[in-house]
Amino acid sequence: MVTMQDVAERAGVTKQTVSNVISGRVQVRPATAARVRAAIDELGYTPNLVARSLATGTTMTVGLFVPTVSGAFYAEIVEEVEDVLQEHGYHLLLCTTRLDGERARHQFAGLTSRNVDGLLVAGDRDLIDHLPLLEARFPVVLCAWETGVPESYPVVTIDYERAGYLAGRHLRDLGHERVAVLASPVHRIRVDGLRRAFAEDGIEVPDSAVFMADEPTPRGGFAAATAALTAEPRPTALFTTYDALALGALEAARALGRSVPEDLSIVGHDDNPEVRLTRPALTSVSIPKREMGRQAVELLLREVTKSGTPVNSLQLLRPRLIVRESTGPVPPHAG
Amino acid sequence: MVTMQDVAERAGVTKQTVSNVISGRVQVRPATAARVRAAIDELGYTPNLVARSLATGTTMTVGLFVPTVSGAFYAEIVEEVEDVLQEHGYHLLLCTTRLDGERARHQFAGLTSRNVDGLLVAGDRDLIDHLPLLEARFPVVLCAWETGVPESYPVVTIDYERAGYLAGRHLRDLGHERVAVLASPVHRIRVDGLRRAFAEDGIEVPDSAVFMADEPTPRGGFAAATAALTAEPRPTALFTTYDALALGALEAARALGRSVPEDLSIVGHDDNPEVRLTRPALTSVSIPKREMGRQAVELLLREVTKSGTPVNSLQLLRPRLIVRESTGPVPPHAG
DNA sequence: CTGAAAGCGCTTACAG
DNA sequence: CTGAAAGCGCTTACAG
Repeated sequence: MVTMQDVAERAGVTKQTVSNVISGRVQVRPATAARVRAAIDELGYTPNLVARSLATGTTMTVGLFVPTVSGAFYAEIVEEVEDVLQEHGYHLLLCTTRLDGERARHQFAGLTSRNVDGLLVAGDRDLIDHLPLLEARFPVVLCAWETGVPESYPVVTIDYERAGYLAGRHLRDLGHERVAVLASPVHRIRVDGLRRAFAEDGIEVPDSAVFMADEPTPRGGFAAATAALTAEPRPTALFTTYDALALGALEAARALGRSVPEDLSIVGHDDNPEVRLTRPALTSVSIPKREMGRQAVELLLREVTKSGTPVNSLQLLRPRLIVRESTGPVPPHAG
Repeated sequence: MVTMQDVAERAGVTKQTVSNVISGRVQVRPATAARVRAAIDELGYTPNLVARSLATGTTMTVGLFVPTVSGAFYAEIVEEVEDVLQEHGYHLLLCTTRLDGERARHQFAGLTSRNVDGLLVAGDRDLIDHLPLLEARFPVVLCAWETGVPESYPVVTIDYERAGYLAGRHLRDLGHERVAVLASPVHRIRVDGLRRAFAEDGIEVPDSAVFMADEPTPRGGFAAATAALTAEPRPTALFTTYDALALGALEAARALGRSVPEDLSIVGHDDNPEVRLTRPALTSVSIPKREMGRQAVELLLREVTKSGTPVNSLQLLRPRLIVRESTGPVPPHAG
């Protein structure tokens, strides 16, 4: 392995001078610099970043916590984060927590020992309380938070209330009055948004119209939808707080002989790639995941480099409704 | 930040002794060790891994190259690799190449400067020639390789020829004689396997029965399937070299009024989670991705720690056919 | 079993 | 503009 010292000898200078031409922070006579650069090329020198890290106390490395990387949601965030990091010369230490607190603690300790320059935590609401984040020796930014947003850290997330509102507004505009919701308990905010849209027209969405899925899969959606569609009063529309449930709901509707969107409208949430393939194609609320990831790292990097003001902010990105084929006017006889 | 020196002073020893009790590689008198451990706890000392790395030349870090992390295939590999790494106390530096050679080169240089202990390259066949892997200062292991498997590195991959064979054997057992293939050019081996199964019964699958998809999506599959299903002789079965194409093929069959599996059998490849949701549910070749990832890192780690013999091996994991609803006996009139 | 010394490869003031 | 010195926090032989 060729070191800075080797380059220095070859160029007939000391290693401090080599360091200076590399960093560019100190003026070096052009002729000397050229000699140094030539030596670097000839020797194929590449700086040892761990030595540099020890000297500077900065590792050019940031950690990213995500619950998982399976599924379009977090996968896209990871890629976006990596892109931004790469643009700035940083590397990504990926930690998937799998919702396992012990594992996350262990990972957190590892990142600390490794002196990461910053940490981004995406959507691990269940874990955050277990992490000794307060003792972190580096900036922390949160993203993809929905409920229980901590106030001690900058957060970049989605306006989930508005997401639900958009779904509700759309259904109201189509004339629907009786809506049922298929939800996960953690998606309370999205349901609140839907309720607000209906409330604007004086229609209440009772708790009895909210059905919890017992597993976050199409199967869970099938069961919840079956319950919802056979309850009284019969809903003419369904909002699911994430797409997987909507997939199951489509099946349930088919099984019950209710055609979509003629007899029943369905709105999903997340707009995952697969929902474009369903029959009928699913109307869904799209959330700007990539933008969210990008903003979050950029904020983190700003803190890391201290070039920006370290304001503790909450940033909400706006979702957007993508209307496809699974929603239509309320059936006339259902008024 | 508390250092080893601080611990030493607190315990009334020198830092070398602290180092000894932490590493456990040198005997320390129990009483002394206890004092040191107490000091560590009281001070909340945690070793600085970058300093250790500089001293030892090892970073307890491995790099992983994947083309992308979107899609079940690589996502699962990433998670499995991270799991194994974590079990062994290593951290994961993730690099998604996005099939961009320039980007990959840059990433590779970064990993080198960062002194990773090893590198795992998953499925980036197009990039490998562009990487100065030969100059790598660390062990390299390849996984998920299909064609053009380099001989200079250990490889852990799937027996893709067998995957195609399993699909072919299944279709033959159902009596199909006229099969069409929807493929990507890089999946030649899978097609070879299918051909072998048909050849066993004296049936040739001509090149004219192989249709290339021009994009790796259901849309691409739709177009290719439409071409295949309207060509003469009419195929009674379709094999797609990856599931996304099969999704499009199902649509195409529907559009052409051919019911699956009564008029047409379809076999996919990869057995991605979403294919369980199609109607009819897709028969597909399942490949042990997680096991592949696990074996590959374990092999890499063995090389890194030099505890195993550094044999250059090619390891092939066996795929498995998952029969669902999209395949059935050849229609009687098509014999 | 414990301490004194040197070194890993770099950077950062500080003199000249 | 360039060189000599010290130091980042650890580990590794090597004496005692």
